[in-house]
Amino acid sequence: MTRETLAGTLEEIALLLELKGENPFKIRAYRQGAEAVLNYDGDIVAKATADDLKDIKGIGEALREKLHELASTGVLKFHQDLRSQFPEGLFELFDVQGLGPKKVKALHESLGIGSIADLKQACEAGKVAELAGFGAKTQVKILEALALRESFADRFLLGMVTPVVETILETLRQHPDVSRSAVAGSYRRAKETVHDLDFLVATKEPAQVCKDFTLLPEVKSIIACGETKASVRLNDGIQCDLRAVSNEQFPFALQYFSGSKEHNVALRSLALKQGLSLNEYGFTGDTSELPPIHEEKDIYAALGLDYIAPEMRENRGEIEAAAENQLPKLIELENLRGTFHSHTTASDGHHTLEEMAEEAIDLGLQYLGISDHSKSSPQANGLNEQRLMAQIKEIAELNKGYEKFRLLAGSEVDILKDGSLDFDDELLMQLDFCVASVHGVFNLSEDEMTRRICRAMENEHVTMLGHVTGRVLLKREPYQVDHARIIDCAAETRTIIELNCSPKRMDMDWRWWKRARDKGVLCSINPDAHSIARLHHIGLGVRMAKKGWLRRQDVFNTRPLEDVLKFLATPKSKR
DNA sequence: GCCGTTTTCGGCCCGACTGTTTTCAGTCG
Repeated sequence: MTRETLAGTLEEIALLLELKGENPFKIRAYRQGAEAVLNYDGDIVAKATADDLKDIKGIGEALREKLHELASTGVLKFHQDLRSQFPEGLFELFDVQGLGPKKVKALHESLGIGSIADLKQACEAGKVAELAGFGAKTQVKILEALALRESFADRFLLGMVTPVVETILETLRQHPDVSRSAVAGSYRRAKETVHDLDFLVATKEPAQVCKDFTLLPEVKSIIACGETKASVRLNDGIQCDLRAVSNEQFPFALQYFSGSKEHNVALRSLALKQGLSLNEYGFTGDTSELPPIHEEKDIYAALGLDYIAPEMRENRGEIEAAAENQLPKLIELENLRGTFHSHTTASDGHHTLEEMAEEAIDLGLQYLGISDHSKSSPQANGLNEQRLMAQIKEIAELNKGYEKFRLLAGSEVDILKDGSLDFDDELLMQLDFCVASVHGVFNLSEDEMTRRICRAMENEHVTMLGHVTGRVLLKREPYQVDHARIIDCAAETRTIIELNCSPKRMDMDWRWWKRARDKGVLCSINPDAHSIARLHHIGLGVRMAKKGWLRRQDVFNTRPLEDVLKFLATPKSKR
C-alpha cells in the first residue's frame, strides 16, 4: 500500500460520485481528502493502517474509516461497489476535452458508451448529435478532441515551453492596446509539467486583443474567442488561454489565474472570514477599510498576509506561514556560485571540458563540477579507471589557466545493484567530489532500492546522491524508493541530495524538499548538463527549489568556491 | 463529506464561454 494508492482511490471515488450525480460538496470532500493524503507530512500509510488519522484537516470521520479499511485490508468495499456500476474504460472519457461527468453519464446511459473506442464509433455514426443536450457541433468537437488526444500528449515539460512563452509574452507586450502582461497558471508556479499556458493582459480594448491573440503565428486552431477571453491550440499542441482585464483588475486576475486552485480556495475562505469576497476582478463586501490595490502583494497584505511567491502557492502551509510572518526567504538565481553534475565528450556530453568551463564562466559561476559516467554505463560511454585518472590530470592542467574559476574533478558513479559503487575508494579519494546515481536494475522493490541507495550514501566518498527516483517526466516512471528513509539517511551520513534540474527529471521532487531541509539535508542544484545550453537549466532548478521552500543556506552551491573546497576536504562526519 | 472566533447545522469560490436552448446546463479553470 502506498500514499499514492490511498489518494488515487479517493480521487476515483470522487469521479464515480460525479457520474452518479452526487452532491458536489461531498465530491469535493473526497478530492480534498486525496490532496490531504498526498500532502501529509509523515507516514500516512502507517497511520491509516493503525487507524490513527486524527486532526488531519480534510479528513473527517468517514474518510478516516475508509482509509483505515483500505490501508489495512488492501481494498475498500465502498469503492469496489461504486466501480462495479460502471465499465472500466469509462474513466478515459474524462480525458476528452469538453466531456465532464454529465456528458459522460449521458453517453453511457443513452448509448452504452464505455470507452474511447465506443465514443469514436458513435460520433462517426452520427448518434451522439441526436442525444438531448448534444448537437452537431458537440459531435464535431468531440471528434476533434479525440484526434488531438491521439496526436499530442496533454502535458508538457516546463523547460520545453519556456521559449514559446517568452515569444508570446514579448508579442503581447508590444501590442499597442496592452499596458501590462504576464504569464500565470502552473507555468508561473513552476510546476514541473504544465497542461496549458495562461496569459493575462491589462487593456482597454479586450475584445480586440483577444482577437489578435488568436491570429498569432504560433496558433494552430481557435478553441474559443469571446469579449474578454480567448483559447487557442498552438502548433506544438499545447493549449493557450488569454484573459483580458482592466488595469485595476490586473493584480486580482494575476493572483486568481496563477492558482493553484487549492491555494485560491483557501485564500477566498480566509477573505470570507474577514467579510470580504475575492474574485478575479477585485474584492466585494466590506471594502471600506481596504487600502488601494496596485499589485498582487497588496491583495495578500489586505488579507493580513505576507507576499507569497507564486512557486509556493500550492496550499501546503504557505498561507498559515504568511499569516505568522514565517515564510522562508527563498533562494534566488543570483545566489548560485557554482554547480555540480555536468558531462563532457569524455562520456555522453556534447561539449569539451574547456567549452563547458567557458559557458560556466559566462554564467558568472566560480566553479563547475565535472561528473562523467562511470564504466558500468557503457551505453553512456562511461569512463573506466584509466580514463578517469587522465581526466583528473586534464582538469588540473586546465585549472592552471583560470584565475577566478575552477573546474572540480568528479564522477557520476553508478550505484550497483547491491549498493556498492562502480569505483573503489582509492580512486574516489582522488576526486574533488562524487555524485552517486542509479542507472540500471530499476525493478527492485521499494525496500531493496532504498537500502541499495542508503548503502551508497554511507560511503565516505559519496558527496551527493544523484536523481533520487530516476524518473523521466512524461516518459518513464520513477523507480520505487522510500523518500522519507532516504532523507533520514542523507541527514545521518551528511550526504547532499541533488535537485537534478534537467527539465525531464526535476528529481528529487519539489514536494520532499521542505522535509529534507527541516532535517538539515543540504541540496545541490545540478543541471545534469550534457551540453553548454543545458547549463542554463540551473535557473529552472532555482525555481523548483523555491517550490520546495528552500532558502539560500539550504543549497550547497550557493557557497563560494573557498567554502566549497573546505567542505569537501572535511570528513563527512564533521560536515 | 468536512468544518466551526458567525455556526454542531448550514454553508461550502465563482465567472466566462459554448452550444443547445428559448432561459440555461455543462465544462473549464
